[in-house]
Amino acid sequence: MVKPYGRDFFAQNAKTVARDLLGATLLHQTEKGLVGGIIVETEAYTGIDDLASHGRAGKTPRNLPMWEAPGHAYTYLIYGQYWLLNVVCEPPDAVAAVLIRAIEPTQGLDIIAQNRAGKPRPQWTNGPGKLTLALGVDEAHNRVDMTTAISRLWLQPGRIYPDNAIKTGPRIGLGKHVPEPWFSMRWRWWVAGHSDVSRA
DNA sequence: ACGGAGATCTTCT
DNA sequence: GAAGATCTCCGTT
Repeated sequence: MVKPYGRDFFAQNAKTVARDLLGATLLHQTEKGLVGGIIVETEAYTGIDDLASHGRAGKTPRNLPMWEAPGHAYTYLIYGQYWLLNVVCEPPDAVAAVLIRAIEPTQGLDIIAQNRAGKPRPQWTNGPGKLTLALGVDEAHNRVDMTTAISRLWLQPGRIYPDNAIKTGPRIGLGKHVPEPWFSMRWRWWVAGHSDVSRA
């Protein structure tokens, strides 16, 4: 059943969206079939004041999707080889987004296994670059509206995780030169003890 | 299980 | 010209 989150859900504060996306279902209608899973790890990047965010220095050709309406996707290539998937949050021009870092595969397991050929199941989607490989998400999805299934890539309610099942910590992979307090802000959320999170 | 290095190339300074 | 919101492989423990 298709019931995407609407614009108002993503218009909330990025930290709220990051928390509430834990348990949400990420789905992609591919040519081979429907693939997706439950989100178990996210990170918030919050506005032009966040010196760890791509939006920090204003508009550039790459980060332009961050100025789209909430609910749009922002995908970009990192280290020359991996696509990462973000969702734009907060009211227009807030320049905030949530990075989807890990999911628990639930739909189209055969297709996912094919996309992750040779890898053991625990390593199918336990990282931001791995899950895009598993689901076939890439530059084609940059700037698409994730509030409608017409885009073939969308988010919808799935499971509910109570607060006592959630943990927070500093974001991963930030360069050492990212200044405080942003380097240490606990803007990463994950499901405690879940085997598909990238790091405990 | 853990740690280090290479891959690979776009983006912004 | 350097760094990057990462992953995989290969070494050692």
